[in-house]
Amino acid sequence: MKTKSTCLGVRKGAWTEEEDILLRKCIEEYGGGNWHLVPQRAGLNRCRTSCRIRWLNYLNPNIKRGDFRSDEVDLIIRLHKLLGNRWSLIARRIPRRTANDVKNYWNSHLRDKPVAREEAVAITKAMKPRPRRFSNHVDTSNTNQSVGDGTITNPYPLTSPPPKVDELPWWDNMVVDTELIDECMGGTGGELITTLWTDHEAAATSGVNARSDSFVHHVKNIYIGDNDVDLWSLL
DNA sequence: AATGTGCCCAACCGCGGAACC
DNA sequence: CGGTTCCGCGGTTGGGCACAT
Repeated sequence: MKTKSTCLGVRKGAWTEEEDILLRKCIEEYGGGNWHLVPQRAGLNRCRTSCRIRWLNYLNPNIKRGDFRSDEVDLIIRLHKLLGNRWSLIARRIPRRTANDVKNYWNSHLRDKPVAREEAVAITKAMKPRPRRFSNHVDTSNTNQSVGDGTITNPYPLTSPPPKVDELPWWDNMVVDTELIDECMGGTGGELITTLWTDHEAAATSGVNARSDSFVHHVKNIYIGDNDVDLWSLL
């Protein structure tokens, strides 16, 4: 195994204070990256992987330590529902927390607690106003749409202007989190969302009392279109 | 006080993919 | 284009600590 062979004859296990000082000094001098050069530069008898993990998970001054706040836990639960065990993706959205921390927290505090998870699902479903499936025919005259499994409420009825971004609850902010959409969809979903949202907001700002059909169509395409993925079904 | 048990979390392992040659 | 190297990720392990018996 590649990693194994490169780690032969080097120290393993817990890091000493002296090793931490050497590694910290090395990163301060040369910066992160080029991990294969770090052990030599730092004068450490450690493999590059060990150095990298020690810095990223422990020594990095940007890391926040200590208990997770309730809002952080809530975010972890919701993002885990959306993304699964993609700890690095989840961690990127929780400031100053590492993927390892998030993973450890999940495994020791949340994984085996069905109540917490059910609550998260309940919250998500209660706050999720968008239909899970859009009809191919977009009804522009009613506040409801008929789909195969029954009538569902149109989240943007014609009788009221579309909402503004800063009036939205967290689930709509996730929609305009274009980076997340891109990562989930593996494409340019975020770019499309940005364009759509600009159009949508323009309609709202100008007082046009109409939902944009193209907005609905494009959201449909992004969520359940070419990629045949319905993000909300994952929640 | 000694021993057992469970939990937490730092660290390691093995793999997949990107970058490079 | 194929092989090699490097990096980053998720899964897993094991040491240390707190608490129970």
